[in-house]
Amino acid sequence: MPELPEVETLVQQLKRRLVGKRISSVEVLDRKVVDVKIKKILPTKVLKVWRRAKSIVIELEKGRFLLVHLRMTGHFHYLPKKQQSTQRIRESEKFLTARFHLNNGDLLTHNDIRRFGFIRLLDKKKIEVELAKLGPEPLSKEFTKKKFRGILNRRKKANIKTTLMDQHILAGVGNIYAQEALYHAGINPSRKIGSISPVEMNKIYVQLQKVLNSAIKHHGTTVDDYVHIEGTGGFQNYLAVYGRKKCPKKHVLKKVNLGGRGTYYCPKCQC
DNA sequence: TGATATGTTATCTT
DNA sequence: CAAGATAACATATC
Repeated sequence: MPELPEVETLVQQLKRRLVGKRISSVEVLDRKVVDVKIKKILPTKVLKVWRRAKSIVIELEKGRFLLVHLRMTGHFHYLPKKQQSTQRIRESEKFLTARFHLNNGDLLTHNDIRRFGFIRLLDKKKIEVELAKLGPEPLSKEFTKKKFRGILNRRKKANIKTTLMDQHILAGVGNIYAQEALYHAGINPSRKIGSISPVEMNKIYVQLQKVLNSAIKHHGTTVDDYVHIEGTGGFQNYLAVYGRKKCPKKHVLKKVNLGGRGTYYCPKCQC
């Protein structure tokens, strides 16, 4: 599922392909997912593409922005003009939500099997309001250990794993990387924040950044169905606990349910 | 067939 | 009122 590293990968790839180009027309095939108002502002140039939490922001002309959230099953496909055989186009036809035609003849398509994601058109004020609801970016320079301990302490009675995944507390971490970071930090995911010492919090901070950076380097984790524009991620080969039976030290893992999500941990390495 | 998986949010409970 | 917990959303896969 796309979390911070997966979205970051996609953003880098979209940036290369879209920035400076013009969107000449858009076909909206699923109005629940894609805001049809996009059609009214065409043609428009793509000025910037960036990431905030698990969202993709595409900045257009005249202070307009596309806010894209892939949720679980959102995908982009990019078809350069030369590769637009009927077969390639048909690949993602079934769950297609929109086709973006670029001025150079290239085609960007978006599809979403579960239709949980969205592509919304917002003005500057509205997007600022939306993004302000999110917690700090875990990889930003301003995000210090001290700040991390500060935001955790706002949720003393909640468990650490669910809190790491709460987008209002911390932006971009989901079920995979919360579990991985906690394994490497040696912390049981069920621990209440109130029982976690400052030293342990620092450990989580370090491991969380480490695992996120490493996953970005490997272009994210592909389980089930995440794919970026250039193929699949590679971090699934480095997962310590998520979806596994044994930890790297060959201990048998346990699986519990936290916040309605499956959570793997090693009873020997994490306490 | 029914359980499971997923991110986010609306809504319920404490 | 707030913190925390849970159901709901859609659909494929096992």
